[in-house]
Amino acid sequence: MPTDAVEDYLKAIYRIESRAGPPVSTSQIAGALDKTPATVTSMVETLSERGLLSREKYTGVELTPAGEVAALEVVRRHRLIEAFLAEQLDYEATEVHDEADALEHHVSEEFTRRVERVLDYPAADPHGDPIPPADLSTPEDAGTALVAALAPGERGTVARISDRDPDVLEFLVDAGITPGTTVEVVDVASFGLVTVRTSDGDEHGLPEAVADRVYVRRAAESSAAGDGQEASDA
Amino acid sequence: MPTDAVEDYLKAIYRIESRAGPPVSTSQIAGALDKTPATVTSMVETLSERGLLSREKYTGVELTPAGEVAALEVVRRHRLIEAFLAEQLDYEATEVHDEADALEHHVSEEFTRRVERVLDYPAADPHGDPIPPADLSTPEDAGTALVAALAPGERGTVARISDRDPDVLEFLVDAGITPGTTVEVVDVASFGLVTVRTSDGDEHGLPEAVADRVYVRRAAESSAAGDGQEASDA
DNA sequence: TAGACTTTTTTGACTGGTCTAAACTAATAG
DNA sequence: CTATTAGTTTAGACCAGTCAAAAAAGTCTA
Repeated sequence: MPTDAVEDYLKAIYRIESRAGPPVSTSQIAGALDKTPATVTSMVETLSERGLLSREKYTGVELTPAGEVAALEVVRRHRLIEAFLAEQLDYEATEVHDEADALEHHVSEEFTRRVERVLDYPAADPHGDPIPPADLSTPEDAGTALVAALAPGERGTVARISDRDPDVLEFLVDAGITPGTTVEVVDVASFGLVTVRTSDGDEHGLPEAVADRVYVRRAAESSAAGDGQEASDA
Repeated sequence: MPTDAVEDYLKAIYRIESRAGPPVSTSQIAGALDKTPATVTSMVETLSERGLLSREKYTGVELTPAGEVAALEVVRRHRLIEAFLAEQLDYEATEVHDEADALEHHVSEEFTRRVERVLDYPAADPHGDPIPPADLSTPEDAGTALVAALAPGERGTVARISDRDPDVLEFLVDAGITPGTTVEVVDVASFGLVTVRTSDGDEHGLPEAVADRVYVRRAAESSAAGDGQEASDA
């Protein structure tokens, strides 16, 4: 059985991978978990010995298939618990996260399934993130984080907005970025600002915090960039 | 903040104290927690250094007031979670215990209060054990375990039956032992059998597992035993 | 009251997770 | 192409919690 710490690492790596893709660096993990880099190094080493991560020294790690399964189990529990807290105990969407972080390591499979059933198999948690079903299949229509999916010049279709914050939602609606619309990434600045062009030709600057919430599916064939060097993300 | 292990020890000691009274021996704790006696010795030492237990070597430990407060917090969470699982997630009374054992260490005060509110301030968990309110006051009408409260020859009034098992309940009803009736302890055999006399004069043998479920309040003055050497239990 | 037996404590060791400080790599700017 | 710097790993230490084996204390019985 994985310990709490192991589950935390796996979940953090999963989250970073799905936002920025592998490899995931020591310092990214350290930042996400508020641990020292030295601690992370020793943990990722034991995790890769256990076959949960593949690791290249000084470069970073990537979840193996086994690691991804384990991570998805945690993510599933986490999001179901969040949904449960919001629905059944009237938590605000902003309050559920910490509680779910503590509980996710200690609920049984039985509990998870009962919650899922009582909630009638919810598709997403209160933040809009999809809840993996019991078989841990990743619904392909969930899309990929904007900057991870699209290199500058590429176009994609907005799959969902992973947020419930009215301000964020309004900002994106005003920019014409809603599920189903087409966006092209024009530029990703070093300081996080993502410039996108919407179908009507307008360009909008998205702060990192907002861009991170936009999930897209890549358009079948891009106009500019010739095929061949697609990002290698599983 | 107490760790999971600390809370487990405190809860176990509380439970043993309330069934058999202090002092609580190393081996009793070891048995309840499925740990070796050596482990228990070292843990009760650190717990008494922290002021949660008072300890006398080779004799046993007793919860200090601070220890009792900490134990009651855990018991409160445990029982509320049990009630919650049974009510909201349709768990059977027999299934709730293990899940609650895992969760009790990781729910916030906020969670506890919300659950309590949704359940409309339940008085008892699915086993019939009273749920301490937020101020941790022990309702005095909860009574004390039969053998702890009454020495042979003493009489008391049944306060409650801490069980929901139909067989146990039926057995006790047949014996005329229900809340409000008066019982006198005739004898406590070494192998656990407790012989009690009910108000109609009949004697009944209660196996340990059943007797443990009967909680009583001691009658104001016993008939036979002269006053003076009352058990010293807080 | 002197074993014999039971229970408790001591001792020493180990695991998992963490940290600080020091050493090392890799990337980058001259 | 080297020197600086940012990031990573190693080395060594520590804490909480646990155990097995051995020593000590307490208890019971003949």
